[in-house]
Amino acid sequence: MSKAIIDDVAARAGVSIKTVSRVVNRERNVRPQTRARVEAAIAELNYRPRLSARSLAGNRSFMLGLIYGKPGAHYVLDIQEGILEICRPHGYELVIHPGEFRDGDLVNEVSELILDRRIDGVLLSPPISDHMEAIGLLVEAGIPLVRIAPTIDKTAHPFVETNDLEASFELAEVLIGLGHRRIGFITGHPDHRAVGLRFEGYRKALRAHGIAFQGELVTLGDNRFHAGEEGARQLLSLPSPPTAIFAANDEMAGGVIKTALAMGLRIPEQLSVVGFDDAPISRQVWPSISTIQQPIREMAKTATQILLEQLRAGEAEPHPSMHPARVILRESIAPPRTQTS
Amino acid sequence: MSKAIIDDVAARAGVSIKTVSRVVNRERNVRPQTRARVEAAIAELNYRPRLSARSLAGNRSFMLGLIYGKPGAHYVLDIQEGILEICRPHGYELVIHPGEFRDGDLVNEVSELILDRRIDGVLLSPPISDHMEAIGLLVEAGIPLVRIAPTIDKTAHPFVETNDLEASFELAEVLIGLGHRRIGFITGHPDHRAVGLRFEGYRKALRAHGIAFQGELVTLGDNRFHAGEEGARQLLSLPSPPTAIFAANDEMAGGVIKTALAMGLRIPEQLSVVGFDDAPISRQVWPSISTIQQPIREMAKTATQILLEQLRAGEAEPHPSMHPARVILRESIAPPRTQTS
DNA sequence: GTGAAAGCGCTAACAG
DNA sequence: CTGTTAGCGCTTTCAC
Repeated sequence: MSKAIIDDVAARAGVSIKTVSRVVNRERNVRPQTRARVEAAIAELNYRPRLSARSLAGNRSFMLGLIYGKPGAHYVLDIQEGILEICRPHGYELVIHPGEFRDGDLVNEVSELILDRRIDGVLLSPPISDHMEAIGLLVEAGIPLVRIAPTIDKTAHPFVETNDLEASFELAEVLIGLGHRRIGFITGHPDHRAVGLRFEGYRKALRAHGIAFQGELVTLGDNRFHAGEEGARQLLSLPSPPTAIFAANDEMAGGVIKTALAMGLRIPEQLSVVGFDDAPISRQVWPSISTIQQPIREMAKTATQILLEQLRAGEAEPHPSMHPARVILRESIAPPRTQTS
Repeated sequence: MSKAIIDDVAARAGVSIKTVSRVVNRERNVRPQTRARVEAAIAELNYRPRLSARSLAGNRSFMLGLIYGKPGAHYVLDIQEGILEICRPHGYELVIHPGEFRDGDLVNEVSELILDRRIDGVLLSPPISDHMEAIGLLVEAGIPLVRIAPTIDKTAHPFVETNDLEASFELAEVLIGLGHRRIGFITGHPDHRAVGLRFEGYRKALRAHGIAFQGELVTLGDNRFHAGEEGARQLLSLPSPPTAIFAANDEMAGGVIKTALAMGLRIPEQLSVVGFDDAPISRQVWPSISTIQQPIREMAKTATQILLEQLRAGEAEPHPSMHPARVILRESIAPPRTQTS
């Protein structure tokens, strides 16, 4: 068990502790020879700088914070692991903060994170990435942040994004291309703005193909499975039900599938279904769901890289970064039945 | 923005910093009156002790570590949030470490966690809770730990557990009670020992009801959806296929359902399916899966409480704690068809 | 019960 | 390029 401290290393290498510090912190202005000696000493003693000491003296914590909403377990975990993959090798730890969008506590939690933990930087995942109050707090405190997939106010802060709108336009076009004209839509949670863009993509596709938008074909969802079930029940009970349903995420698309099957419909023969996210559920239901794959993990990695760079440079440029999503076609779609019910 | 430090508080309250420290740390031997004065000063100044300073001086980090394997996103997230719910109010942060069971790096990561971060205590979730090498390392370093749902060596360390074996015995009995005699089983990942107990429960139930165990009705799984698909394909292709399939977790049960439906079978009329975990997927497929609900989040909470208590007391008693699981019946089961295929 | 002094192990100025 | 001197803000002795 190594109890070596910086003085031990300095003594062993025959230099001052400051030089050791320089080597550890990868500062320049150290003769290669000296650096090598110090590094050898570090290795021999299995020295590791005590984080708390570094934090106290250097006034930084080597910790990053992730504040996330609740957009589904796999989404959060993907982001989390994407971040870790990048920040660990750079000596940064991650502390995680679940936060409810509408919860007043979020603001408290954020200030706690800043005040107590002296977090060096923060990553905001949807829908918190649109929580301007929390962002304001961070900015005020001078804490660097990167927003993951924000939809509003995309000017002042660095962020990473994907093309929700274009991708859902494309997916809607696939349905139209198959011959569907009555296409239902189940919207996402209103707080989760990125999901709102998917609705835009759907409308834009209708417009582009001269199909009139019909309000009765839209139901309000909240990103959860249950909303898909409800929405499907509602849409499929219409006098003239849709031949296809586009749910704003896979979770809800799964709900649509379950309800449709329970109602005795055959998919895709009698109803086509598409979702969004390429969530596990899209592969696990039968029939599997056509969807859109978002590079969530990659976005998280890029966001972390941007954040670390900012910490290094002290800069805070907007620095946007785009990770395109792509359509994935599976079993849940087919041309609409000609005529008959 | 509060920049108050302990000296400010001491001055404001007219006491020495040591007394402030005593109040902050809830030590006894402070006159109630003095305590009140100090607390008032703390509130007025919105003082929050700087963690890094506390860590450096007190030689503890106020951070807990979670080392987890990969037993599915919802499982991990449940554990994570259970831990946070308890440790946050006590001023502890959580740092998370994904770790592969078979990965040699796990040991390195653990020592890093100990050496660099001076983690105060560690929670081990399955299957890492059975990783005796990692545990040995922690013990050697004198880091308190609590194991979540371990299956081996349950003597030396505190742990929380559930009754996997009894619960699956019960679930298997439900199938037998319905009249099933040929019941297939898809086993879990061999590293994930807790899941192994579910197989034991199944065998025990067969034995208890005088049904001969048949090796051909068992396939080896790995807890993942795909293994359920494969296993079902194999079992349902037998000359005399099972009338029911028990998968060691819901993920695999979902795979069974998908495959069975794709093969044109009707569930539960032609095949009953049960799983384990009460994972979201068990509610989201059609028909929904009968399963066993484990109090995962509760286990995590109890584990954290035990850990915090240990940190306070400096004790490390085995201190086991049992959270019973319970059977949940849903649409996926029915009596076997009499006679005909 | 309370306080004074002495660090915890490191980084941040400044010298050289 | 390298070393010296001060702290960072708290907890710990050990007095009183």
